[in-house]
Amino acid sequence: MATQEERRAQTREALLEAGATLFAERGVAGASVDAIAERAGRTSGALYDHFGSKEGLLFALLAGWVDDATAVIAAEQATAASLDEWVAAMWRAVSDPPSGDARWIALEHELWSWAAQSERARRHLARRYQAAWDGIDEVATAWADPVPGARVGPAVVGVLMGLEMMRRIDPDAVTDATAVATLRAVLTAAPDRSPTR
Amino acid sequence: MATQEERRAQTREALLEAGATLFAERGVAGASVDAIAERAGRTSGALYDHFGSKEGLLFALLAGWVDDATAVIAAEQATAASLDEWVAAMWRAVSDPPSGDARWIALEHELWSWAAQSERARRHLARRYQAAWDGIDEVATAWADPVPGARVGPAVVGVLMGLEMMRRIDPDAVTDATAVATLRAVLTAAPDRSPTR
DNA sequence: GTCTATATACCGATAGAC
DNA sequence: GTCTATCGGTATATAGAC
Repeated sequence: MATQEERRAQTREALLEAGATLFAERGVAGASVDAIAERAGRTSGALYDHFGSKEGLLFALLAGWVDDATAVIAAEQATAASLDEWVAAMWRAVSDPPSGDARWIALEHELWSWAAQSERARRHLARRYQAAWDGIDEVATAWADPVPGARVGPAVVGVLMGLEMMRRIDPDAVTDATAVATLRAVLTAAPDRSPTR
Repeated sequence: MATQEERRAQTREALLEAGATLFAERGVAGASVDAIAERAGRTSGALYDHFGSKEGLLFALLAGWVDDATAVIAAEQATAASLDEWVAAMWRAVSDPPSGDARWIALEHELWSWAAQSERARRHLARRYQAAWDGIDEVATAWADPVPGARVGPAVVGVLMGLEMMRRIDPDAVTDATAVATLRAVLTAAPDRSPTR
């Protein structure tokens, strides 16, 4: 019987789920440990036992989401038939989140707020985004023809996030067409020459 | 004698200054009213008298910064001699803040975190950015030749913010040249046609 | 492993003296 | 206008029973 072990896994999952929801709804500072535990049908003691602290729960959540994001990028790469299709797929993945999980956007901004305050958080984010940057660079060399050694990954990710932010506060401000055109422009523009196509 | 009035103005200024610093350093949630008041050489009562609440102080800070940002854009418009120069000036204004005030970036992200949670905050942000969008649209029609009716303001602001975020977590990820090229591409790209120049 | 109970601290905000 | 004093509430985290 692995009943004990199963129970532990269920508790961990319930706490992660509750944490994701409440962090997104109220922010990391606004979501109390008690509230998270209660929503998971447990008490705060369980949370401290599994994650050590509220911050520990946050880190555990983020670790899961890195893998998700990189998986999405890899999947798009396999199915897209053209540059525009690939770009549109990435934009869709950001503008209305894919796996039915709209919470990560809120959590992402929590992280960025924190990054403005702490060097440790910045390093955490850099490590986190590195995989996405690299993945995009790799696909980009297949679709566009960038200058050798030029990195477009960071610019693409930055543009995706920035456009999503503008769209969130005003849905009409950034149309899908504008987003795709902008991303295409970024991928075909290079620092040292004019746009090619 | 306006001594009474002067004293009040000094207190208000000191509270704004302390609030800007502490909000940026610790976040809005992490900066206590007492800490802000103490840093300003006053007590919490003074803060409540001037701004009503912690949120009131935050709004007062933001109102000041809107004016600053729009003033910067207007100033660039007057002095820039080419599209590239204008774009470079905007990027400089964001990537290393102009008026010696590096704190507004942190505050901006606090706002965005909040916007992920609250409809009220989103409306606040939309109103806040409207002026910047319009200002950029106006200058853009002079330098580039956009499709009639197409708005580039939101995309430009979004790209500025997104690139700044990537640069902050990795200074080598987005070079100045990349940023300028990206912004130029955004301004010359349009949803319904290929880049012109 | 998970619970209740609790230690300890700090929060935002107010009342009322001055 | 600004102070001290304080209210009422909630926070994170721990101790110890089960």
